[in-house]
Amino acid sequence: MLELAILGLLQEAPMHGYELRKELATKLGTLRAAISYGTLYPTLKRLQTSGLIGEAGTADGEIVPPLTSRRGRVVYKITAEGKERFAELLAQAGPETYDDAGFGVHFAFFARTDQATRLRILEGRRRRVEERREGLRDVIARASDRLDAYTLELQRHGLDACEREVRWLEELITNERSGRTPCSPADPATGDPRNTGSTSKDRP
Amino acid sequence: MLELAILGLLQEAPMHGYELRKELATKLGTLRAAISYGTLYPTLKRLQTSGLIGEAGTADGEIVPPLTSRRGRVVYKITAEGKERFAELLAQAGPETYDDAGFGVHFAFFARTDQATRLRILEGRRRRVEERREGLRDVIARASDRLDAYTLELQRHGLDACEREVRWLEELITNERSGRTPCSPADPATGDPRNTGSTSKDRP
DNA sequence: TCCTCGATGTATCGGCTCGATACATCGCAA
DNA sequence: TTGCGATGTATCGAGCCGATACATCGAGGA
Repeated sequence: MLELAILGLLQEAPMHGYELRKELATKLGTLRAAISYGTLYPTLKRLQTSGLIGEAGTADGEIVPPLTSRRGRVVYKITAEGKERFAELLAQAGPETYDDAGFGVHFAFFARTDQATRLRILEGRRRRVEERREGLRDVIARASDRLDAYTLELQRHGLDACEREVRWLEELITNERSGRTPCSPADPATGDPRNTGSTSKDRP
Repeated sequence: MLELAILGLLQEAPMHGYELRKELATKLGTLRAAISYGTLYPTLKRLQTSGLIGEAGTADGEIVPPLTSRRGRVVYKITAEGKERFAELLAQAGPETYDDAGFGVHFAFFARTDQATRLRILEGRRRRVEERREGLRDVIARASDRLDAYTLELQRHGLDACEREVRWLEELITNERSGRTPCSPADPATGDPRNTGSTSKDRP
């Protein structure tokens, strides 16, 4: 999942590790407080080894062995294979696409995919959250006399969050279906969000 | 975190692995879809090795070496040290106490701790969520022209969830302070939740 | 009687991720 | 010049997950 996020950011601009970490925080906001270095650097190394990213300044796909740790920071850029892999990951339909982390990352890069894929992912996520919701309803209905009040309150709060997310997803799906998509479906970032048909209330 | 959850459940009754998994699901509901076996069994082994749990039928604290894998299931029970450790973990105030998973588990076992601890944990969690909320507000206010509409929508949805959780926590804190605590603060489960002063709306 | 099948149940493996930690460099101010 | 905080790369141990293997048990049918 982190692979996808890194490839997505490097698709927008070359970056070094530290920068990547900060951009990741503003792009994914809610999903993870801040990405850990113990995750970031091994992932970068993995991506470089498999040829999906390279150091800025080298030809596409080339791997530069000892130059890596010259002095100071190392700037990475995405390679051609990296772009392919990114598109592939972004459009995939596995179960991990629909859990909290997976969906969040996919959603954050929705501007880089097409409407059909967006719809598929939104609907998959909705199904997932609905399942969770049903599970919680079952527990509340069937085990409420066996659980103490705090546990029950936790379930209710979870149920509330599920119901709210389903409503949010449904608004997004409706917008998507009616063509009110906020971004160009093409590859390059348009930088012109315009009206999004936002579903959140404005804050005072 | 899982340690705490397992000790908590075994405090209520002896159980074997599979059962533990199911009870965990109904107790933690929202927090984790279902606990993985790759997590559960190593954790059980770890707990047994450190003497916090033992196999049912053995004296408190004794460790039985080869009996483990006789045939069929292995029933575990908590030991005296395990109970101590549980109380310790439940009342602890580290940073991991306030993240999503940590807070959830602590909250699920609120009925087994005292009011002062509950209040401390609720307030710590509130602070944590408020920080996240401020971070999101910053991003939305300062980087909104740099982010595409989908990313922005993700931030708004996250912000909304934060604000809602803060309100929920504040209701719980108010209830707690005014002594409207739904459960007996004592050790044994009272099994009499009564009116909880619940903050969630009733469902139809 | 025997045989299969699904539910129950224990266990391990590889891989991702985290938190803590170490260390090196740079710019700036006392 | 010395020191110090921000920047930046990197590693380590351990927790947790998904997939997988395998063993047992009860029920139902040929």
